[in-house]
Amino acid sequence: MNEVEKFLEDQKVRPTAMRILIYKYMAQKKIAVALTDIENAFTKSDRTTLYRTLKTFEENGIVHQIDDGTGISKYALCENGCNCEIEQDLHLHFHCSNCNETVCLTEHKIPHINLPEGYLAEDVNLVVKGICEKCSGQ
Amino acid sequence: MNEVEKFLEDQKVRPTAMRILIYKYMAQKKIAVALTDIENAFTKSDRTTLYRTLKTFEENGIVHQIDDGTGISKYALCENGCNCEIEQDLHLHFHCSNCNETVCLTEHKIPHINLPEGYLAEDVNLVVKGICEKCSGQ
DNA sequence: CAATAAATGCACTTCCATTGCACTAATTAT
DNA sequence: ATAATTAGTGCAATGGAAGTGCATTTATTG
Ligand SMILES: [Mn+2]
Ligand SMILES: [Mn+2]
Ligand SMILES: [Zn+2]
Ligand SMILES: [Zn+2]
Repeated sequence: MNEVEKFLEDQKVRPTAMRILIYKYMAQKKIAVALTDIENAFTKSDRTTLYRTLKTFEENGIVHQIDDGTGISKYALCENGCNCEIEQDLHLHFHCSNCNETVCLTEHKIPHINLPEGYLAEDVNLVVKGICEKCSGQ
Repeated sequence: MNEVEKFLEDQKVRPTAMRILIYKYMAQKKIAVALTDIENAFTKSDRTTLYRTLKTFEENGIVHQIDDGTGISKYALCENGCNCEIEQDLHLHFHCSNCNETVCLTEHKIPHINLPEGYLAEDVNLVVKGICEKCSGQ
């Protein structure tokens, strides 16, 4: 049993052929992917399967869903040992308005946000839109 | 000519009956509203008109659109003399997972975000999800 | 008053997320 | 090993919200 399979099992996800492929696909990408991206990469499989795979991955802490403001959900693998649910471990996301790519800036944690009296924070989403390194470089 | 009419004209928006009503509706609300909210409040008017009114308002600095992560666009009146476009004037938004309401926290400006070399920020969206003052109070 | 421009209403489209249900593959119990 | 059960997959359909084309009405201007 290879490494990916073992990892999925550790996360309580059965390592089916499709799941292994999707995992590897995401691992090799440096940017966040949309369901449609995966769909285009695996035309043999059905959209529903891919959709539910992402949900399963998300529920088991393998990927996190990213709302980058485009209206299209993106997904990216979680960092090794990341705790996305915990406020202290949330990082910021960057969406490039030129190439339309979204990246995790995992090094850039979301600062603590002060709220007015009576407000309780459960989750924070911080998205910066602009020009990415690749696009500004030329 | 009353105050609302004058204000709309100042913003280069023709003060039609519908626009005045929508403006007053939003002014009296303390929370951000969705197109559907306005639709329900003005069943006599058509969704398209309301939709385009919001766009017109937005283009002329009367309202700002809010992406609170629910997938449904919300709108709120801009503060007097606010400059939503400018990064320094961006405030944070709070979405209550209990009552599902979204509010502008206009006092809480978005802190400056450091980005890696090569990244250029054009816009920042910061949304905190949790329990609002009203809902935590009981 | 006529000509022009702006605003409105209706119908329709698009896009993505999501679900129900049938079918197949894998796991567990007998 | 075979049957029973559970999990995964595929197809078809639905739903919600944003957005557009065009005809009609209303307001503005010459
Ligand atoms: Mn991320
Ligand atoms: Mn606001
Ligand atoms: Zn880019
Ligand atoms: Zn609330």
